[in-house]
Amino acid sequence: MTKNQVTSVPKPTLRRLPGYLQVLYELKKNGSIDVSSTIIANELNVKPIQVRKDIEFTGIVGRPKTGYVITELISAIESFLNWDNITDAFLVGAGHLGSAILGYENFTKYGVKIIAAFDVDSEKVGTVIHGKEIFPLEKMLDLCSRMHIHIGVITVPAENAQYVADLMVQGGITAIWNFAPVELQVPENTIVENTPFSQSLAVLSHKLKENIKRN
Amino acid sequence: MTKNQVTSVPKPTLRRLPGYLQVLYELKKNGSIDVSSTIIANELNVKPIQVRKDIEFTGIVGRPKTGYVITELISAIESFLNWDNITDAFLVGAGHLGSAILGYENFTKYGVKIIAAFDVDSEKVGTVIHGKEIFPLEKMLDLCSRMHIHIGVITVPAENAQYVADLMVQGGITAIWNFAPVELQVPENTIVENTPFSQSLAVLSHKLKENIKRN
DNA sequence: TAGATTGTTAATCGATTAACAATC
DNA sequence: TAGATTGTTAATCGATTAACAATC
Repeated sequence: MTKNQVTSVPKPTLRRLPGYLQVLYELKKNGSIDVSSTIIANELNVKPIQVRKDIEFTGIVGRPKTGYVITELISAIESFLNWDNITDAFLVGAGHLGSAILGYENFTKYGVKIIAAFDVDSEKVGTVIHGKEIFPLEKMLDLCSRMHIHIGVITVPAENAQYVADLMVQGGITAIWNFAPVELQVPENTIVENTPFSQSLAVLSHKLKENIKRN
Repeated sequence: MTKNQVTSVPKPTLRRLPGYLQVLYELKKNGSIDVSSTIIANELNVKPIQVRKDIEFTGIVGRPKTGYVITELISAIESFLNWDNITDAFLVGAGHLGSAILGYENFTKYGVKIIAAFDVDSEKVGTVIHGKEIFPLEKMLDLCSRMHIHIGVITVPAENAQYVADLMVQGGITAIWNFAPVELQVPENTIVENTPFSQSLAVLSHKLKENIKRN
């Protein structure tokens, strides 16, 4: 029981890793072979020691004097984030935001591919948005289990988000990317990652106020 | 010098406040007058003491036994977040994501209104997306200063983000909401709030992998 | 009054940063 | 070898949580 709870990665570390990747791709493109924590840190306005600590979690060890091998580090981070194999996902809610997300091909870089979308609006059902057909919501549950989908994206209005989440959980989805400004109630082993714009705008708007006051 | 650096709000607190608001609106709609920290906490799966600590920052004091007055708390949070007056914003990059954001009327709830968009693509310039005209990027700098715009939204590809940020800073913008997966270099007093989807997907994807391993 | 809930003060926890010996 | 950079161990910092007296 004591060593059961493996010390897991801090969330801040996970959030920083994509930034490191971005820098590493750039360096590789420019022909570099090795990289030091200082170089990465300067690029991203963080401290070198933090970069080293973060890298430690990926299992990569560097070498004194030369630092880390770029290609090695790239593979390690990609595999650590599970970005080296792509997981299929369903999206529910084909409104403005949902449509945009459907059209954002870049998610495959981040290990996720949205392969179908669902909506309750009969006007939208049957149409094709950015090459993806919109299905009626009733079909999701069945398709989820049949296709072994693990990731669900919620872009419906706040009032419907919990209902959709319940459906997803029923369908076997274990990771939900939620854009609705609601705290979803899900079983313990289900992962919910919230990206409500309200949170970002809260920070931005409050700080702007403080800034303006100061002048 | 000692008391100069006023202890500012923790970022996590700012991020939680919109959630409290959501709950408060709901309670008010249902006719409640007062609310205790426990009620809010249960709704959002957090601890009551955390809610009380967060509320303290808004300046509202509650009353033993009855708790907080809902309407009072709502106004206090809204004004604390500066959501009670709407700040105009410019958006640069009218691609998929940019278009979606232009169509998302809800931002006014969060104190921000995007009033114009810019793009380098001459195909897009002159078109109207969700009721907003797209202007050539060259015009932004001038319009920024003339209209006293303070908030800029960046939805251009990674490689152009820094260039756009520089332009915005030049134009007098002091708060940037950045969707590009790049660390922007800006003057010290400029606020940057990053919302790269890569960060969210890093957390989601890694945890999903861990979850699957566990079974 | 009795009981619920706040707000204060102190303890804990987790993440960041510092210092430095090990080493290529 | 000399110097740069890692990785380890310890110190600091900030945020969360606990305990409880004050109070409506």
